Amino acid sequence: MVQKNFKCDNCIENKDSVFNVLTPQEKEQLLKSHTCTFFKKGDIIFKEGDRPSGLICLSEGKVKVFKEGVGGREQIIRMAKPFGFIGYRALFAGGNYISSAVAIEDCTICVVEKDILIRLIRTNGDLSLGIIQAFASELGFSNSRTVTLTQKHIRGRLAESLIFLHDTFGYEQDDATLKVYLSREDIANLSNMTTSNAIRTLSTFASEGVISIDGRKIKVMDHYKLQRISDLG
Amino acid sequence: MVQKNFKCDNCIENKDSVFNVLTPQEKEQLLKSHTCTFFKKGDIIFKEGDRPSGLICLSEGKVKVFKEGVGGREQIIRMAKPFGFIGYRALFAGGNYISSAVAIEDCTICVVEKDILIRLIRTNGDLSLGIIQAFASELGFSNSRTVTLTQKHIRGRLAESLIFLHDTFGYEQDDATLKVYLSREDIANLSNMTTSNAIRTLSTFASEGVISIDGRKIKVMDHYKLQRISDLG
DNA sequence: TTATCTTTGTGTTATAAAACACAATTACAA
DNA sequence: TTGTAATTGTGTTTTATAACACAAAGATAA
Repeated sequence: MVQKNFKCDNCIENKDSVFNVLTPQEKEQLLKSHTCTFFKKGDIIFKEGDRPSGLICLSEGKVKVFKEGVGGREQIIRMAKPFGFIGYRALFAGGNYISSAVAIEDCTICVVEKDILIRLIRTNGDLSLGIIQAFASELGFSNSRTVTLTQKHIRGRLAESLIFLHDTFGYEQDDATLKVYLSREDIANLSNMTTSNAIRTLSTFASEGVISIDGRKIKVMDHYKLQRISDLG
Repeated sequence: MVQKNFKCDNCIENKDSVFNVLTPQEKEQLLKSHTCTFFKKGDIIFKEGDRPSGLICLSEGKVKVFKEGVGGREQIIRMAKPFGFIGYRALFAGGNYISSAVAIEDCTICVVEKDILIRLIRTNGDLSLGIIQAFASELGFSNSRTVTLTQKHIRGRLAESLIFLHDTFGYEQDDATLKVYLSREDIANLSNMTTSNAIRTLSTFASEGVISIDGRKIKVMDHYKLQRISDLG
């Protein structure tokens, strides 16, 4: 974890940012009160029980957010890419983190001080509404996941995860290869299954021509079929 | 669904309300712009796909909020009692409802117009923060549920549900009987299991002296043991 | 370069929980 | 009040998936 003293303006200035509604002066406050840090692949950014210090924005790299369940079994509940936020739930709920975040690629994150953020929310109604809307979407996602992870069968769960990975990270230039390279274990932890079953089911999908696999590179060959497997459950 | 033209001030004025931070004038606006409605036990308050018209507050009765999953199988994701809100996620996310709400007792609900609410959020920072905090808590709950419903075994899931019912609705005067009377099917749909298994496992708990059952009346005899079953998974 | 650890892959066994089938009871409506 | 439907309860069978065991390939470090 190396401190860097550059400004990663993108976290605040990118076109999809909730901070777009801020005035130039307000943005300036944020830019002044943020710190940037570098994390190596595999590093823990925060873990269950830690106290949140501020709003974390991912400037570079990818992150998995997970909870540990029965017997330490890991369930991935979110994945983040630039310029998404992580750990904001605990920040606003007031307590400590109830999930952990680990870099799945080398990452740069920047942290905005909590006090500054709260002050901005209090004074800028549009920012408030943006944050409320973000939470509402995230809650909808979480509720949907609860149902599909409990009700769908292995094939449906894995298919849904692959679609989720596409929705989140998109494809490479070939318009087919998922732009994220996860271990089979991570794919399993995302899909609520054992690593063996993730491996096995990925192989089955490949033999059915739905995807093709080359190490951690997953190519979606038949998006429609994948969607159908996901929908069937 | 009978229209009633009384004012159910409690939704806005009760001591735990997020609206407590409003000025008297702001409260007056809310009171003027709300409508109250009566629902019989079993009535649908809203269902998946409906468009939210305003913020729904439960003034009397109890409500289950659920999603339909694979093959129409119902998963209860929330339960509400006075003076809790329901359906606010869709309201703020902007789309239609992705869950349904059904009265499990005769209910009175009041609805605050969306526009008024948005206007208040825009101008009152403390209200914004209160709503953001409510969302953050709810999201934490949902994430935790995802993990326990997928990872815990039947006994653990049922035990957790009973504890949840206690946390939400409390005990009767005897300090042991759950203050909510659900069908075995609802208990099953809350705990992600079949009705048969809910019935069976409740019986087992009773024979172990953890609870005692009399129809839909569930008495918690050994709260510590119940917590242990839940924790073990 | 070799040794060690991690990840991937595959076959087999064990088991938790669903699915099914059918009483018995209770609620409800005609 | 009698018939019908819904709910509760229990035993049996089936099945999806975890658990286990081990081999092969790759990555990592000494």
